[in-house]
Amino acid sequence: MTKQRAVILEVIRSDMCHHTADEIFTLAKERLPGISRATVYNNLKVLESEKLIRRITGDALADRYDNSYIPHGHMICEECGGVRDFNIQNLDRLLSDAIGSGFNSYELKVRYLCDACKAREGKYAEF
Amino acid sequence: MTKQRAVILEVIRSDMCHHTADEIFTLAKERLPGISRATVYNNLKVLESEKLIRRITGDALADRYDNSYIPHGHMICEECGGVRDFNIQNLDRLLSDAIGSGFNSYELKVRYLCDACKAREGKYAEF
DNA sequence: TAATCAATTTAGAACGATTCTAAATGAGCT
DNA sequence: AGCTCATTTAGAATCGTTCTAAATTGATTA
Repeated sequence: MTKQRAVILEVIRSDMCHHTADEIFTLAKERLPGISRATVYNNLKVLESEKLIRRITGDALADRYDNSYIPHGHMICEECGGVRDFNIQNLDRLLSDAIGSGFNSYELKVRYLCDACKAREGKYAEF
Repeated sequence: MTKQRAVILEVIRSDMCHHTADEIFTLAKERLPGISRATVYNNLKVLESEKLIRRITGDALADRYDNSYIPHGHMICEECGGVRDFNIQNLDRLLSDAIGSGFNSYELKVRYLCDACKAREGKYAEF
């Protein structure tokens, strides 16, 4: 556990956001100005292989990283792009029953309209 | 519906695979040798906005395209990368109950080991 | 302390998927 | 035919990520 790796892990754990690699790079740079982008990418891989974080793919252009390795759902607002966690009871069991013994893990993303955007809906819709 | 768009749609519908944009480009080129990569990307967007196909993100480097717009699960083998469809009964309802009225659609990916790879497991592991 | 060795970091080049741009084409109208 | 507007084309540009090779670090042993 190098100091670079520790800082990267702290950045990911410091709030509930799901940061992109680039955001993590910027935040880590505030604490270790010399840190390199490659170090961030290297360590994100290492940290995921150690099951300390989980990569979330396909929300947008860039992958994001979750401070928990345990699979759970992500709700992505179609309007503002915000990401929130959610859980479906027993989804793990439901899936492993459906898939069989080869089951390993899952990734569940829901596209929705968050309350804030719903409240705003139509207000700025013209022009 | 131009002839390029028709060919692209046919390619996607012609088998049960989940092709990448590049594979679709290659297959379309067999029938329309002059077709351009940009045309493929443009039309994939148009076809998705018309709800004729669905983009699947994050399986690997490149996105893939599904010949059905209706959400369903994708099982991705961790060994060979093969993609198969599957369904969880009532998952739509389960999710819309959990999310509320803002619910729109979902994407569910399961990482697993397919039967063929399971059978082969260990056989070539020790070279 | 000095020498060694492996793992890690660094900077920047390279890569690959996708998007953008501007000119050419084509289909549908008058 | 002439006009218009959407679509196509080729290739450049962009962006996230990976790769490479040299430099640095830390631990281990002499």
